[in-house]
Amino acid sequence: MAAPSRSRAERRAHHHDPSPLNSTLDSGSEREGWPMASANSGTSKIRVRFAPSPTGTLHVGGARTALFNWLYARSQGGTFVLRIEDTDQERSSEESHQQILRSLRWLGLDWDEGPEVGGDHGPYVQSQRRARYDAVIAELLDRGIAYRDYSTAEEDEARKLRLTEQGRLTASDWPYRNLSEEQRRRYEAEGHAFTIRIAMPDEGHIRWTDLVHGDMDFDCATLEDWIAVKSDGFPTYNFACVVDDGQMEISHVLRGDDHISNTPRQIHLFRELGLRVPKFGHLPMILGPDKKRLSKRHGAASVEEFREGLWISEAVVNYLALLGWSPGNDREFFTVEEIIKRLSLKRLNHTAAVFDYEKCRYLNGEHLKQMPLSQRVDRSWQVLAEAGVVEADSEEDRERLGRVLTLLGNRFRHFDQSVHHLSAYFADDFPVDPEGATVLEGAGPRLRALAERFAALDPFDAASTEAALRALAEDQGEKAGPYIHPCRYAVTGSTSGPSLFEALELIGQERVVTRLRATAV
RNA sequence: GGCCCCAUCGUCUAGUCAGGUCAGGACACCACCCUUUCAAGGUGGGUACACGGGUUCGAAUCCCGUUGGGGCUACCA
Repeated sequence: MAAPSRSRAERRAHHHDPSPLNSTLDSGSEREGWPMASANSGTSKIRVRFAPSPTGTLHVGGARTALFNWLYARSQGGTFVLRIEDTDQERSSEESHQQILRSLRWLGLDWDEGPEVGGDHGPYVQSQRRARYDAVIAELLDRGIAYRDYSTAEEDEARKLRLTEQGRLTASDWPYRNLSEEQRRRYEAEGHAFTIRIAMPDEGHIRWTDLVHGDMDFDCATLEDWIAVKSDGFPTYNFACVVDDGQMEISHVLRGDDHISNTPRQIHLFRELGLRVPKFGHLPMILGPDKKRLSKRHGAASVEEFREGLWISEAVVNYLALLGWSPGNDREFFTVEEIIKRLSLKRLNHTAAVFDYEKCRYLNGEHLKQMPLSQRVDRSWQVLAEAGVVEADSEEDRERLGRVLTLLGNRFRHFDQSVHHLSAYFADDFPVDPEGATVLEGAGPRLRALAERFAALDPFDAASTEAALRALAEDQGEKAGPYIHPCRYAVTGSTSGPSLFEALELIGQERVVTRLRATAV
């Protein structure tokens, strides 16, 4: 009989109760947020890990998981471990491995132990830890906790069918659990392929207090025997993960919601292995606009795309943090240091969240505003150079770029706007908005006259150009508008932008006059 | 099918644990002001407690149920 499941609120109310399963890790200081190592009798250190599988790019969801583990380690003076889970020989690739490291570094998430930095618990790539898994599985086999399963594909199929039809499996569905030595030898002799399964208890419950969800309770009768070693000899995720978390002395496992149902299986193994069971915290998923789990088809779903898309990594980190955690007040702009300082376990969200590019972009603009001008100049100059808009760097150009950026102000919110917003100030080949051409209708004579007045100016600056333009309009008995708008379009290629006269000064007399004459033809 | 997670504006959320501003902020949107354009800024606006019961003087908040969304149920992780 299943124990009555407690309501959500009731579980939350018991959020601080020590769980009998992992009482060694209870700190008693969660009321303040993240458990403090110092309150933990001084013996257990905070060790967290991020364990991606190198089967693709670092996904936004993975990045968020990595971020929270990193933030937790940094806020507690703990250790952040990076472990590569490449037990899927088919899908894992070295390229993906490298790309994940690059993405993490770009986000600023440095690891204390892991690939390329080493550590006392290595190696940190699972394919290099085979000997450890083999040793552990040998022991489990020996103790009868694990067993060789010689099921054929047909038997697996049939069992799957029974599971769907009956809702659950019973001991009789695991015919290889208690094979006699003689039978085992026969299968062996006949060279049957086998997997190794972990036998789960037929009854009882596995419970833990989740750092995010509160008390969790799984009825063992609903837990099938699971595969720990595939027929190719490689461990499965659930198995390698437990062995490694144990050997690497991981104290807290913060991962996605999708791992909740793996947790009871893993806890069972931790206990059978006599390992300290880490604390678990399951973060909600990140969704696309259609409320489905975020993926490539939703557009920029990988960190690489943000890096290549010239986003400010701190803004992405800021946004990702807000997607899994709330400061509890109205603040939304945070530097990484501020998040480390404020992050609280109690304020982790438990609801899946839709990734909103608009808001992320807004935050990018906010972070860009905070960036020192010299840095903004560096980055946008680099973008312009890579786009071939500018070539040789000069003090004068950099100084001018700084003035342009300042003039642009809030109009410039993202470095991907560099070519669009800055080209007209530095090159004669700049983007022109074809739809804006209507402002040119009948403006030829005005532009021609304007060009002549501007050509005669000395000095040529915001004040003199404005005076000249307004004088010309008045001479012709016209308003300034019909001069201003065509002029802006002719000189910058756009009908929008900063104050025209400031822009004219920065673009320079020669270019302005040339462009006016060329357009007036 | 079984097990599990989740549920406040379009989106992210505060408020839920200790019932009592008929719900606050942000992004997005609309209007107005400002204005040489576009932004920015200022002002104002609309939009939410999934549904049904119950407990209570009082429910977004507690309880039960329903519905909806998601996850796992892989020799993926």
